[in-house]
Amino acid sequence: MKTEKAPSYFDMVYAVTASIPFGRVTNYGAIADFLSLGSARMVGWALNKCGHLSIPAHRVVNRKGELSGRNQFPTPTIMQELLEQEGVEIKDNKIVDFKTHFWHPGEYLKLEEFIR
DNA sequence: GTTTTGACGGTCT
DNA sequence: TAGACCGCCAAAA
Repeated sequence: MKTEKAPSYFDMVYAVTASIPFGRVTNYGAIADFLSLGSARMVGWALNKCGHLSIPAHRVVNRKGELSGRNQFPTPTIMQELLEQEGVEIKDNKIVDFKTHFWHPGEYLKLEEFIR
């Protein structure tokens, strides 16, 4: 039996994404680097699989601040709508002042909390 | 078992 | 400054 088995990056991405504070956004590379996944694609791929879960995946965007995964949502506008409700202004499916709303994973979290 | 795709990022030209 | 290429790891066909 697996007792001390580290959770899959799949589970880590969920934890980090679900830990994004209200009104904040982050990018795939930040999560990938925080979890030491080595590739931002893993994050996007994981979120794609978890697209059916109730996690604030709309707060995760690509490095350019674009709502890349909006197409995976029930509606391509739900992502923008949710972000606007959180006080994040969206322009042409892109986040305005992305770096201003940018949130660094681990800023209030500890990687140890996930790798335990 | 091999090949292609995928909600990306960084570096090079 | 902008555009293009490669690299990362994993899953599905």
